[in-house]
This record gives sequence, C-alpha cells and structure tokens, in this order.
Amino acid sequence: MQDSPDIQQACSAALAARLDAGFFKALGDETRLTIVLRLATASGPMTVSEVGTCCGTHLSGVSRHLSFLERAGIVSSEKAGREVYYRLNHGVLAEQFTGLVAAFSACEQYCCC
Amino acid sequence: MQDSPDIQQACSAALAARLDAGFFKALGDETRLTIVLRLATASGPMTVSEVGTCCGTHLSGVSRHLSFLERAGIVSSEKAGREVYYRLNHGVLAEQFTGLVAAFSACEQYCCC
DNA sequence: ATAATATTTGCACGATTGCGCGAATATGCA
DNA sequence: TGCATATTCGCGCAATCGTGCAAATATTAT
Repeated sequence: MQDSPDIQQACSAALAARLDAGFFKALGDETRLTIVLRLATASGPMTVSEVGTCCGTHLSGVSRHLSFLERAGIVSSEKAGREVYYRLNHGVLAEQFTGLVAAFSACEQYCCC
Repeated sequence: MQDSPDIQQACSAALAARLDAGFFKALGDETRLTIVLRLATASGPMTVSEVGTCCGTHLSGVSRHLSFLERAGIVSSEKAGREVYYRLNHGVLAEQFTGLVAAFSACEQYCCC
C-alpha cells in the first residue's frame, strides 16, 4: 500500500475522530484548568469542597465545573456517603494527547508536502 | 533527590505552565476544528478562501477563526500579494501534546497515590 | 485611473457561558 | 425525629462568542 487518496482519507478520518470540541472546550476555561491541575497533583480522590479551596469561585460553580469535566471524560466521580470524590482520568488524558500526536503526525506524513 | 515536596512542586509548576486555556479554547470550537482538520490534511499552505470552502460559514468568520488560531500559535500566516496563506504548525501541536503527556505523567508518578 | 478580487474590520444580533445566590436534595449524626 | 453538612439545581445577570452583513482596505489586472 503506497501513498494514495485512500491512505489520506484514512489519516483525515482518524484525525477527525480525535478532534472532539467538547474535550477541548472542557479544558478551555481557566477555572477548570485550575481544578484539573489540583486533581493532577493530588495524592488521591478529592471531594467537591476540597477541590473548591483551590479556586476562588463559589462551590456550586465548582460542582458544575466538575460535572462538565466528567461529561468530557476528564475526571471520574464516586459517591461516598454525602460526599462525592473526584479523581483525574490520567489514562484518558494520556490516550487522547498521544492519539492526537499520532494522528497529526500521520496527516503530516501522508497528506502534506 | 527523592520524592519530596520539592519535586511535587516542580511537577505541578511544569504542568501549570502547559495548561494554557487559550490554546484549548482555540481548539474548542467545531468550526475551528474543521479548519484545523482541513489544514492538517492539505498538501500545502492554503488561502483564506480555500479554507473557507470546507466550512459553511461566511468568509469573514473564517478569517477571524484563522486569526484566533494564529494567536494561539496553532497556525501561521504568510502574505503573498492580495492573498494570505495559512499553514498548520505541526511542530507546535506535537510539542504541546507530548509536553502535556509528559507533565501529566510526571504528576501522576510523583504526586499521586 | 478604473475595475475586480482577497482579506479584514465594525456592527448588531442571538446563543452560550461562567458566576453568585438561594433553595432543594441527600446523607450522617445526636 | 431534628439538625448539621455536602452537593446539586433553578434562576437571573453580565460577559463572551460565533455569525452574517456591509463597508473598508489592500493588491492585482485591464
């Protein structure tokens, strides 16, 4: 199989599948990035209140941000009693970013000049 | 040097430096992602008008999106006569994503349980 | 100089977003 | 049962965003 329109189509489709606006949108807010950073450097799962101490916003906003991040697959939650523990999905992030690198690289190699 | 608050601080700072909301915000819009995909699979630089054929929006909007992407470092422009040629900064994207993988991985290794 | 083409900019509109506040819900404890 | 704590939800507000349209600008061609 050599460089043909077929392989270019495949590269394009693979990259398109990786380009999820929701994922990037979730990371495109300062407060949410602060939360992500806090969770990334935590020694374990954190409650909403604990996360809330790192960013100056109201706790309801923190709860909403965490839900947003969870919907994007970036964090996971687990309910324990009246508290909800959030943790960062390191695996998802690593897989996404490495996948993006590979997809962009493939496009550059097979589609570009 | 072993796992100490110092190295945790270093990991946190390194990740914080990578977490640029503007960068993610630039990729957090469907139309801009369509433009990025188009440029990623192009055989060379493209004019604003050429890029515009891939997304249903008005040409002025395409111009604005390209400016946004350029401000985020994702694309570069070069003026040639009355046309402006845009191209994807593959290197920047690769460096950003690989850097993110490394920074998250370091945090997971040295800060987390 | 005049006309045609490519791009950018100003403007207004509708939609979305992040936020704080208070109420509602859920759970644990006395 | 009553009370305190943790989280979520509904509401409204201000700010931002994406868009189309028309005008302005820049450059090329006649």
